[in-house]
Amino acid sequence: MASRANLSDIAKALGVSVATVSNAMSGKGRVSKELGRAIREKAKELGYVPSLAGRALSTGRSHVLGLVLADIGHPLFPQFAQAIEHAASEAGYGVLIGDSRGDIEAQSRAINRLIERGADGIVVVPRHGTCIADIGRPVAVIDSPSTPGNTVAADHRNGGLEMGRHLLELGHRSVAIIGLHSDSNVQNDRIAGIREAFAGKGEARLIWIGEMERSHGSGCPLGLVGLVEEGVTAFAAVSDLHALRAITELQQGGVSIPDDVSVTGFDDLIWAGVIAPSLTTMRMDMERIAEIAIADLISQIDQGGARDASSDLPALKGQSSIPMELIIRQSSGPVLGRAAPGDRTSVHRWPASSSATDPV
Amino acid sequence: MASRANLSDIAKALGVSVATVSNAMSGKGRVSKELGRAIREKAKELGYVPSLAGRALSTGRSHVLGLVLADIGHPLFPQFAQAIEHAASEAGYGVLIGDSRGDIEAQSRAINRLIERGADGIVVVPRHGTCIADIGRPVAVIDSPSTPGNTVAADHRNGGLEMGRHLLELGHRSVAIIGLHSDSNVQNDRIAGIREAFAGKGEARLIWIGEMERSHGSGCPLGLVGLVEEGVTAFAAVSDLHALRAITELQQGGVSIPDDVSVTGFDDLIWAGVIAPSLTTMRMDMERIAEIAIADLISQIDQGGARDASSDLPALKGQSSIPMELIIRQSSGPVLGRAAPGDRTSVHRWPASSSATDPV
DNA sequence: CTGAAAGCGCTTACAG
DNA sequence: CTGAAAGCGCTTACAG
Repeated sequence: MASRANLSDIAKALGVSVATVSNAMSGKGRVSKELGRAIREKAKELGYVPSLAGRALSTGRSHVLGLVLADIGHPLFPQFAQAIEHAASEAGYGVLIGDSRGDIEAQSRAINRLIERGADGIVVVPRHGTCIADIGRPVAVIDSPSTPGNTVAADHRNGGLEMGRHLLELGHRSVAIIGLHSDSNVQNDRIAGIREAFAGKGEARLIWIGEMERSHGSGCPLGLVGLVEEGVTAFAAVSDLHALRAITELQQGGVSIPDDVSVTGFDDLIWAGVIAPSLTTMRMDMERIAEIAIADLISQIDQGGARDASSDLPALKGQSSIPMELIIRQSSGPVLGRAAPGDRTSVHRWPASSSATDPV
Repeated sequence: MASRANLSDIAKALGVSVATVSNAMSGKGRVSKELGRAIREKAKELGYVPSLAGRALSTGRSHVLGLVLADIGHPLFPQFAQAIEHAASEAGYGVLIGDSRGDIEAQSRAINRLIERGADGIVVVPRHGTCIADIGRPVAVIDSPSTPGNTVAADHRNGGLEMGRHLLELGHRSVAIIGLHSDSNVQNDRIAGIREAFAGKGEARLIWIGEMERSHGSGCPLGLVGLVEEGVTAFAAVSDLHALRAITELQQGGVSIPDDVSVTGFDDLIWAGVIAPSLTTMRMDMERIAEIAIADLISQIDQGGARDASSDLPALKGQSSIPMELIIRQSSGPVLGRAAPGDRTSVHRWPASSSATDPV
């Protein structure tokens, strides 16, 4: 088998010009129906696969997008990657990954590497506490609606609000919110939402894990059992990772969930449905977020270059804040376990199984 | 600012030919020292960034690799992605991601898409129960040393052996191994290793979660507490995901870890160091695996095309099976808690903190 | 509706 | 050591 067929092979085989073949394949220039059909047939017959390199060189578009996360080791990366890959792929784009391993300045280097590699645009999920400078190339930022320059994001604040309301409805009046970094817009929005829900209706205190670890060492106990003794009946973590830490610390300390206290998380990370009790959490609509990010990016690309303030996509107006979905599982129940047996919330609105998720 | 400078701009600015500029930049053709220096200087001055598209078109190499996992939603994906991205990037290659969402036949489609996108080669972590057909392009398979066609993998069997020995040393004589899919080579190797360790020294029974879920529904309790009553003192899961499920189910059932039983996992997934008690696990050397996979791939690419049986890389001979690292944390302790206080193993050989891993 | 021609930016023999 | 020329595969005005 010779090397891959190209336009010229098709043209020769049919005695037409490559321009016509190109037109027929792209459907751009006018080509007669019959010729078009014949060309496409011959193309298929020869197993023609267009050369992206050739196309890229002549059009100046690589049809490749970059995806940059501060740290692709983060458990949320799979969700982003999957959604972005899917949306990009639907739109005819490939996705190149970039990693900065959590390092702040490596973030810009990662972005630049992808640009040098010819990415037409970049989707970036910035590290907490950073924002993205103009890189002279289309960018879609996924961070938080409250972040300046944000393109699209989940409505974290409203997610927090709903989570807070969920806990209030269960009868909780004293919640401890568990956060990690106080410079994270996402976390702050979630926390603000939870607090807003509790305002005037109960007490909400806040624990920053990051600070505790700074003074007590990393991996230190969070002292949650003590809080329970002080009357806290619910723990609302801003990430399932911290919720998991809370659940296991409480269980280890002999606190029963959800009989004694409720625990909730955010993000519906992989283990949320797998642990016992399964974890009530709040999920981003990644598909939708990815779709919008990609659509925005492509629109910028098609307009040729960085988007200026005036060229916002009308279609995206007011849509940059995507509702989150509350997923109620077993870890949150009526306060103090006074509910009748069988009354405990255990709605599985999301498959609670590990069997679908273990490919290797 | 005009569009990016190219070789021709540099050539013009210096009154030399583009061929010479190209030679100087690539260091290939002979170019006088002074001219070379002048050219590189001018290139820097003009902010020259080579066009990958142009290079790709003329050399037929895109310098892009594809990374295909059956399901990039899997919690192991971040480790793979990070390591592969790093190794590839060091070697001057970009990484395009492909996803088949766990679907078997979508796996080949994902591979083909990446090839059509021009990937010079593909790293694939195949879904359990599948193998990779010849795709007429360099491939590096990361699965299990026992998989035919495997390029590089962790030594899962020996990992299992060491894990089994670890439990034996702690005094355990009755272990329940927790697996998911019986058609996974990786899992079978790990299980075989654990069993080998226990052979003649204790009892090892085997639980397949997949089968339990098929008959009792997904997310069903695994009945681990019952096993404890039957005398099982250790649970060795073949993945941290299942270990987590075991830990929480046991804790919820009032079984104390590691006082009553030990639990161990595999893969050192993100939560292993975060939960309480932190999880003893067995980690793959992803950096090394990625390095070898990438080196093999590039060597195949440089030899131009699919690797035939005779052209094995001498450097890689016998290195395709990479040792795993046992990470002892709190979840595994001396059997029956008979140890003196303070005698409990709680060596943190791996940072047990969530604070480094929450970028958003 | 169809085709000849130029050009995208680079590399690579081949001359000089 | 240096350069003129052809070519990688495609697209895009522009003629016909």
